Amino acid sequence: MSELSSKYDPSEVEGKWYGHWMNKGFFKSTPDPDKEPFTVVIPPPNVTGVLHMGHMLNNTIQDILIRKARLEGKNACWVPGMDHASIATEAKVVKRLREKGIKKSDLTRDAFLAHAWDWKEEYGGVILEQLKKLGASCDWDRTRFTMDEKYYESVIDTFLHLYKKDLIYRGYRMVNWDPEALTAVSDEEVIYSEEHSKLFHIAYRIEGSDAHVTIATTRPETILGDTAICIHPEDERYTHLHGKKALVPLIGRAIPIILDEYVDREFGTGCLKVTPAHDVNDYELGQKHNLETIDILNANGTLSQAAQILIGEDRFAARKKIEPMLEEAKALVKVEPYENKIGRSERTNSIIEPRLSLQWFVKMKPLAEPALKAVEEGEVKFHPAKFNNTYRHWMNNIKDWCISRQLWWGHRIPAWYYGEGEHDFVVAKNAEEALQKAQDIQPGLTAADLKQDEDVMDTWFSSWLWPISVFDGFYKRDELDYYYPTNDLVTGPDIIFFWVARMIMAGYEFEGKRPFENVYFTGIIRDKLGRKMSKSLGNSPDPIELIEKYSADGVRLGLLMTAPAGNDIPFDDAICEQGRNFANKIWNALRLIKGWEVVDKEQDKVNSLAVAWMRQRMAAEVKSINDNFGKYRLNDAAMSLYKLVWDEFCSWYLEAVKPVYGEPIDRKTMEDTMSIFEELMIVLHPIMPFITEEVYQSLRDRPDGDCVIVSSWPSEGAFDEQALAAFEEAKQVITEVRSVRAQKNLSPRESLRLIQKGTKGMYTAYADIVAKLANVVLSFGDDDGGPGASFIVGTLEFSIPLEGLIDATIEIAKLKEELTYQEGFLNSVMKKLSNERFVNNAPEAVVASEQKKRDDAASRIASIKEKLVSMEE
RNA sequence: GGGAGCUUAGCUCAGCUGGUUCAGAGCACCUCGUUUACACCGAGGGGGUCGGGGGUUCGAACCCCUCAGCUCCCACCA
Repeated sequence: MSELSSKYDPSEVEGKWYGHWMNKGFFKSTPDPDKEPFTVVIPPPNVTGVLHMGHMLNNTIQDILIRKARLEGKNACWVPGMDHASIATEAKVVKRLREKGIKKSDLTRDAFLAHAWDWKEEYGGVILEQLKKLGASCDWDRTRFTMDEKYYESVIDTFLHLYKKDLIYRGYRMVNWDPEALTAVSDEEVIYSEEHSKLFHIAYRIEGSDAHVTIATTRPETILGDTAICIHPEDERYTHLHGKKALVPLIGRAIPIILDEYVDREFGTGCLKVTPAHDVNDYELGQKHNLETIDILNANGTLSQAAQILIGEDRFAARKKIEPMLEEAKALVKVEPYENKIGRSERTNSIIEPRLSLQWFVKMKPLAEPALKAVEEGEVKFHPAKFNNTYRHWMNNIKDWCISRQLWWGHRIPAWYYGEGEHDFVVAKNAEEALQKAQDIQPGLTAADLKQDEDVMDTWFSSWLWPISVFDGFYKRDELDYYYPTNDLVTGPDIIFFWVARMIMAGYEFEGKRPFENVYFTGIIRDKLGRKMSKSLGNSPDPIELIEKYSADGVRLGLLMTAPAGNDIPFDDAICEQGRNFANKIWNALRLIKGWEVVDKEQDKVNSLAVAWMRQRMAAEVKSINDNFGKYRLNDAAMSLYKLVWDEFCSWYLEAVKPVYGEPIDRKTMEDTMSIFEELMIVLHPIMPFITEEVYQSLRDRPDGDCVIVSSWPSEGAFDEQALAAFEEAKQVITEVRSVRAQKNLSPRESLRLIQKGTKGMYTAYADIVAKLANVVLSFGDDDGGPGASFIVGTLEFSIPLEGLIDATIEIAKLKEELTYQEGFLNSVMKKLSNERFVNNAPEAVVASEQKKRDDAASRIASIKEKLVSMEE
């Protein structure tokens, strides 16, 4: 028969069709005023990135949305690209240079950047190639990079815009300092976790007396930077200390004892050391009480000259060393174990140091207002909606955004300094403009007098422009006016603040419009044990290997079926296996059909009934799929498609129309079956693009360019619920007969008599199909045909005469069991109905349904009893 | 310290504003089956007192209270 293998082999198929789609330009989009746009911008992966399961999931979802839109005749545009990922990339380049024996500090800025670009050209963008393997139908000609020339310019212009509006300022603030990357990072880039540490109780002698005051600290090395001791003004234990001074142990510096209600009398000793240079709260106390600020740390976390002792030691080494020193000085009262939150850098994992420095900030309050409103009023919709709360809370408590980073790889701050003063700078688009502006302030300045700020901007300060700048929106309108606002954004909830919230702010600030309408938050992929996937645990499968093993279609389906929006996904190879098995099932349905010999003959009753039913069934399914897509319940859509193909199409429809072995099929049924199969491939295509194309192409010869990827999504047609219900009843009858066969060990080949008592049921419209699939001869009448098996479907009673094959005592026992159950059921219904309050209060329909239950149960009981009587005779 | 969410079959989850056949699905499991699309299969089947307790109601997995457990987010307590 067929030359097709019994196993589906995706390895060649997937590459073949991806190449074909590319050649045909099916992924390309250009503005077309006659077509509705459907736009998705990819969350740009880091240029250093390698595909992981999270990418796999979220890009699969984007691809599904894009492919469905394309099938619906929309102008689908999925813009891919990459993020320059300032810190991550710079760290990679520095490491690579170090391996070659080159130190960053030995390089000029330009020389370093040259190396960085080399690195980007050589290693960057691996991930985009990997995305092709999973079938991503991005318009690759649009691939953007956040440091492309035009993009770069848009970042600078954005800075100028906000600066002009007084929304960007430069200030001396306490920031989160990463002593390894040697840069400030934003609040969002600090990850806090509970860690074991020690609480040191240290005694400070009171100046001019032998009395002591004891404080508690987790960071004893910072006592060298203390500039006060703070106590609660009403703390009676310490009234005698008011106005006194304390001496810092080891270095003997005298510091004032100040009073502030900030101190928690319950905590520790009720005395607080104040180190304004190294703690955010202490800094504020220092400001309030005009305290001196002594910065005892260098940028790299070692102790500075200002510390007086342990100079040059790393902060952690210093902490270890100062403990015995304090002990020796009899200043160490006690040390106790302690749990506290430690902040670490998201990128380098080094412990963050609060550090005072001059940085650039964006004022967020004015930007947050319209962005918050947009989500509150549903102009931007989150799926699932529970993230609205998280978003609202963050927006209401938003703080200014530190955007300067002490790095070289990124968009350089467009500020030029012409003097030493804190305010001696101009902000301008380029050096020439800067010179002009500077000359307006100080005539006579030359280009040589100007020095550009060394810092670059936070990576997110460029990515927040992504939906606008990928279309060069600040410089030409044609594309942006067509594609913006984009439709859907698919991303993880972990970057809701970093990226999603800021894009919404940027959208309203720079375009006056939302950047996207819907945000689909995926879950986090975990391993079987519920642990996050991580390199160190080695529990993260390589998506490319999974694709090779289970096919891209298989992995896509598997991931999708277990992934309701926002829920974490416990990943197990088994879900990919399920996807692979499904692909194989489809493949074998194709093999079956391809093996049929077609002849010109009348379509029989069974086939015409089956075709009519399947068409109805699909119409119902299309509606349900559209509903589920509309609600972003893609897992439900995937599951119902899975059942539609496997159960309805393969197990019921194909079994119904399948000719007896060796017999041909009529032309009409063949044609109907192929068109049904085609439509199935269309609706399944967004989820499983490759096999659906392969099957679509294999079903018949097609003109060049007739591909499922660019076919049309079926329109929602009317369908007859009654007919569908009737078929469900028919299925039940068939299943009951099969069950009887299984219990009695009767071969499916042996034809049986099936007798139904009384009036015909809904299923009888499909009686011919019942006869074929259950292999029975169906008749009606009160004569049950003698001893045999019996069953009930709904209110219909059936019997299968099995003279000689049946053990009457077993049948009687079964009937008795059924009788007991039915009587119990009737009893509970009667109880309800005899409850006056129920009858009076419940809606009529509910009461009526209970009455029907009662009547049905009563009639079932009557007939069981009747049967028992006749059997026991 | 705040806030949000979760707890339904072995696993992962549905279950829309409380009420159509005594709680559903997929996977896993069990039995039978080498029938000529597919053992990456077919047919059949078992399995849950809806986290515990209390309340509202004619009626609760669904509403209220309470307890327990888990997850996540936010926050400057040494």
